[in-house]
Amino acid sequence: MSADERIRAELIRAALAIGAPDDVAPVMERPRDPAHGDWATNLAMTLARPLKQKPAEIAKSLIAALNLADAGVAEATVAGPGFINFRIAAGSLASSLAGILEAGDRFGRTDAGQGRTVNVEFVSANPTGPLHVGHGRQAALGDSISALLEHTGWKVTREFYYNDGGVQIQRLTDSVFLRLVGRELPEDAYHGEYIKEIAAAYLEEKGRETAGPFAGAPAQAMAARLAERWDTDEKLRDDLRRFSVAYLRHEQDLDLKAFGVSHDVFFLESSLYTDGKVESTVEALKKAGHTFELDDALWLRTTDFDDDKDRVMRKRDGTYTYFVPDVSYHVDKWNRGFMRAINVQGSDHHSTVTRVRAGLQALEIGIPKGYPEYVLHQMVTVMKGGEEVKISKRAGSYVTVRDLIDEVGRDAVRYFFLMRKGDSQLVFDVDLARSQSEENPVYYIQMAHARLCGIFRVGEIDAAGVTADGVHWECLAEPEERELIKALLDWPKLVQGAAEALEPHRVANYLLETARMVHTWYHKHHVLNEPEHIMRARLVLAKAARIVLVNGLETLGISAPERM
RNA sequence: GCGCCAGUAGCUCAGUUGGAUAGAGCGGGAGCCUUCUAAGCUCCAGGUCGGGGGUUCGAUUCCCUCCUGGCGCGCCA
Repeated sequence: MSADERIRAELIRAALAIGAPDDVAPVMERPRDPAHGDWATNLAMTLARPLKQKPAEIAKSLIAALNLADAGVAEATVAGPGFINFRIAAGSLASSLAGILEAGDRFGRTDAGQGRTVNVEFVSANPTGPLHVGHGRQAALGDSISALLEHTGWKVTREFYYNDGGVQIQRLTDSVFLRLVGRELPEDAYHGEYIKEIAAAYLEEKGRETAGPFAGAPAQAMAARLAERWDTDEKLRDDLRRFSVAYLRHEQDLDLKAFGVSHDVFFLESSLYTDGKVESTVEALKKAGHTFELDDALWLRTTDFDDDKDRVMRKRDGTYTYFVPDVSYHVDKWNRGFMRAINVQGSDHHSTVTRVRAGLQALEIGIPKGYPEYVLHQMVTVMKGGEEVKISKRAGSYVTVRDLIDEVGRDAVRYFFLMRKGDSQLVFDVDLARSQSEENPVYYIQMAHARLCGIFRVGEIDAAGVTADGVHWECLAEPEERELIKALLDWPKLVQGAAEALEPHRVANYLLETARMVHTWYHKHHVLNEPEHIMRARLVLAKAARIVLVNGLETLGISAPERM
């Protein structure tokens, strides 16, 4: 049991002894100011009303009733409006480090999720171009949220959904065709350089073919043949469409690979149609009685489920609106056994939330009301040289993930996307991310880790041999050591909180603060060339700090280099 | 007009689900290298927490209202 849990148990016992209600639930918290001790509780203030006494008096009675020594408390004092502050004995505090060493790379992991399944869908870009900064933020968020859930005992499936149908694919195919034959592109076509790359790659592949419409044609003539047949040859159009989509999917795979992100499942929207799942979802919705026909269209009465107006499912032209396959897709997730589904998307998609949930509710098949969950993030602005960057050479109209990774490196891109809460707008400062100095938070954290490794390296000490056995814990009594130890011990709760809230930025901030404590401690106190018992104790602290930094960086998908 | 999100130091942002004197980085000012990485450390300055009400022992946090910004509001995806 950790120190705060022991104190809490003691508090409950003492509170009952002085006549508190049976459901007394003291809240333990870390005082912001270290001068206020290591732990504090507001118990006396919450008891003021039921006991009809002043908080300060209750606090005094509580302290008198507490068995402090049993809980490892050196001192308990009343402060402020009625807080009780506890100071943990130095040895007692430091001895908790043994637990960190013992757990090692499992420190901070819990089984709160009990192995239940959760599907995390992220990126889900249309295969119509390279991944842009928004996808980058999604990739970083989705992958980190997945890692956090895994750390807290969930069985995670990372999923990518391809919208591989619809008008955007048509537009892509047309754009490639127009580039191929050298015609003018209309305003609403895709204008990026990558369209030319696809066109060139297509010609190259066709040039190697010994059969088909292009067989034997010299390079010059191929475009002409294509142009001739384009309007009449559906197979040819289909061929170019397939090629273009495959090309871009491959490009996106490379983008994700460069970012160190991998998905377990790639789900194609088109499969929902070919497998008849869209049709069966529509039938099920009709059967459940929440649909109606109006103006030659089929509607879903989403207003039965908190929407502000009803939505069209099947248009006059007989095709479905986009949210129908979306509902069908989430039914599929549910049927695949995912009790939770989390979708990471840009906030410009937030209007779909109500609709998809309404569709799932309308089926009345026991899907929970909040299914799926959404993590929506705001826009990303890329700044360079003090100015907003809007144009990429490759993509034309936006900045790509690859541009950023090439420029500042994978770790920095990951950190910068994760350092801010998702629902605040993000300014990506390329110059800062690039700088390999103290200003750059990701280098700052990695440097803290590298320095800890340096101690073992220089001292020629095998870290694996450093254990908690026989360590003089009372040696770790310097203020910088106490603060660092407390921060390290907070890690499991932090992971748990970040995972529950689906907020990786908490980890990013925590690591920055912890790294700062490591640097401060490192600067002020030496490990090597100190008396044996001090060195041993500090080696344990260094090892514990290293474990926490490594585990933390892992949940962000950032490397922890041993030297820099 | 309606909905969602945001508004905290000059700038970029945290704020542990309602706690004590609101924090950090950058920027500004002053210092620190014979010792495990100066890719670092220490100190100083800087605030009507967008405005106004309310809820209570206590509000940056919860509720109401107004102001400002972003994103949505299609038989587009």
